[in-house]
Amino acid sequence: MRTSLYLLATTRDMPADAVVVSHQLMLKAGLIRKLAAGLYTWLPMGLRVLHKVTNIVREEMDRSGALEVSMPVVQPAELWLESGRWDIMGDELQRFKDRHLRDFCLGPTHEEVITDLVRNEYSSYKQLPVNIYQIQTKFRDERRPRFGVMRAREFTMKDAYSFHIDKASLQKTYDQMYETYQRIFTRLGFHFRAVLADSGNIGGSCSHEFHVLADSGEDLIVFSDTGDYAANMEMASAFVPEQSASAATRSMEKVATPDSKSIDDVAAFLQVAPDSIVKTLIVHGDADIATAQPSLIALVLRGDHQLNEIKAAKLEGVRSPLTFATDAQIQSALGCSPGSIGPVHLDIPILVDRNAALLSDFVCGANADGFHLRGVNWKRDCSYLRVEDMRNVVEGDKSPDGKGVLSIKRGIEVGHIFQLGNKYSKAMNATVLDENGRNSVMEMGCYGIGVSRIVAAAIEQSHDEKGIIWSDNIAPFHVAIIPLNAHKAPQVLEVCEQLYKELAAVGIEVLLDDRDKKTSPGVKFADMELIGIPHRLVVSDRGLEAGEIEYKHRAKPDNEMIKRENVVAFLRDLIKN
RNA sequence: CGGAGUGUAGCUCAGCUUGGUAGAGCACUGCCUUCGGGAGGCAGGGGCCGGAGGUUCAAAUCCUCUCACUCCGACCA
Repeated sequence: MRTSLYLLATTRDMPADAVVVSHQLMLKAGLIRKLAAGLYTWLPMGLRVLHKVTNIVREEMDRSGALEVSMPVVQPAELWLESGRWDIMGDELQRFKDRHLRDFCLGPTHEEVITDLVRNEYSSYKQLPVNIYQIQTKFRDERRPRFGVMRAREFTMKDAYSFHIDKASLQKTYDQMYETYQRIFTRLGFHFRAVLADSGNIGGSCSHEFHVLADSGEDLIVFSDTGDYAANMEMASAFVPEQSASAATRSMEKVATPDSKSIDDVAAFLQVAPDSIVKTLIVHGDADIATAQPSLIALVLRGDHQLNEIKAAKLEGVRSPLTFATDAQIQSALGCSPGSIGPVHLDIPILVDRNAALLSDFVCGANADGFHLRGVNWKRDCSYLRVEDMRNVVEGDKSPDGKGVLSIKRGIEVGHIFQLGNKYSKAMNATVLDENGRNSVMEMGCYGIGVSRIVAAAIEQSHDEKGIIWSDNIAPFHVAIIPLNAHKAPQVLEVCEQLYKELAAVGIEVLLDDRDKKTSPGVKFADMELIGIPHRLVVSDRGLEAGEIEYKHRAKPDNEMIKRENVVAFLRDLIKN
């Protein structure tokens, strides 16, 4: 391609409304333009990258034996009513009516459509397992789209769905997809981790997320420094020894703690460490759904720990999704404000975190405003219903497998694989005949990759102050050719044209910067660096006098001179595809 | 959805407090010079000041409403 015939939409000013570097650079380098919140046009330069990523994903999915299809973006409500999600999904599901006033939605995902397809097209266990995928536009009306294509409302996703006669077969395909994802993200040149994940409201049991490590990531991921353990913060668990609390050494006393509401206040006022205080959070139980009476449950954690709301919502008796009691509800039920609650003489079910259960002689709220209790001990002074794991792990916790210490990093979720089980196949009656001739509900797995998000993640992971640095296999072009002093030496352009043709002939994608003479060298260098083309050739009158072309790699500081006749072979050997 | 903020040229922004002929830089067009790191000169084109009401002799500027976008939070396969 020649810049004179292309849309080179680079800008000099930084776009005002972009905060993360990938979003800034995608706008500045002219890869995308915003149409409305969370909606982006992919310009020619950006679309080339998107296609490169798409092709890698497609190649690896095909290699795994998955079958590609293309399903509609617009989906009828009936299928969603059948699965039960029409009513469960919030406003993220964009609903609308057609001219006949029939209900439709824009597909945020395609479990329903694929299950409908497979139940109609597949009838025997002999046809299974099957893994069907598509690379297609999804729409989710995100409450807060942000970070450009990283969290857009409309985006490109690869979604695959597998169907099985039994769980063993599902596990096999799941493992195969795990390997496929490893291959894909390795080919993309990512620093990534697969982590145990919460399966969220999509359902199912086993689930892994694939995260690209980046400081701008929205997720916290936890992993062992020496072992294999890795999990999303939502799921992560620490090793906590199964022992009982030490014996009490002091008696319980009530102390006045005026104006001390937070853990930090109390710790400072009583001169004790936060980890010898417990905090008591009041949440709604699930019982009041039946009785219409607000039932409350107390969750007790060590003062220095944070409640993990995902884990808490899964606890028996706790309403899911988790909701906190209001100040008014606490006041009327417990007779004090939220900052003064403690487990002693607390007349609601108490669930206590594993670490909090190990404390002895601890401090807690006295269930009376302005007072705390110190020297409190479990059993002697108060009791609890159950001990549970309900806190976020912290840096330095022991890994649950006993190997190593946990550390926490930020990650961008680029892939997610689930074992769905029969959630959708059962609700939608997707069955095949088994070897006994009986209807058997299929087991399902689903496997997503955020294709457009990958482009942003790649930039987050590989850029410098000048712009993007693409790896060869997803760069919009492999090589930029910049002619210099073409007005002084006509052979400069001739050589550029020759190189352009010779490189194209061996499958190397070239962007020839043939902008007119007014475009100064600095502009050309800056643009090609901003766009991030990995290899650069500079053809100049000076170099040609020596029969040489200057070569520079985008990520390396120095350039080198290559003999004109060796350039094509040099690049062919260098560029990996 | 709660909190905060911003809407003026294609982009980045000034002007608004204190109402009185709509500006700068970049980008764009033409000519000349320059040409290995975002060149210079001259001459140009381009804006219903987000929208609707109101106040006023007069509104980008003051008031009301509305829409859009951004950030923080909540939320999120």
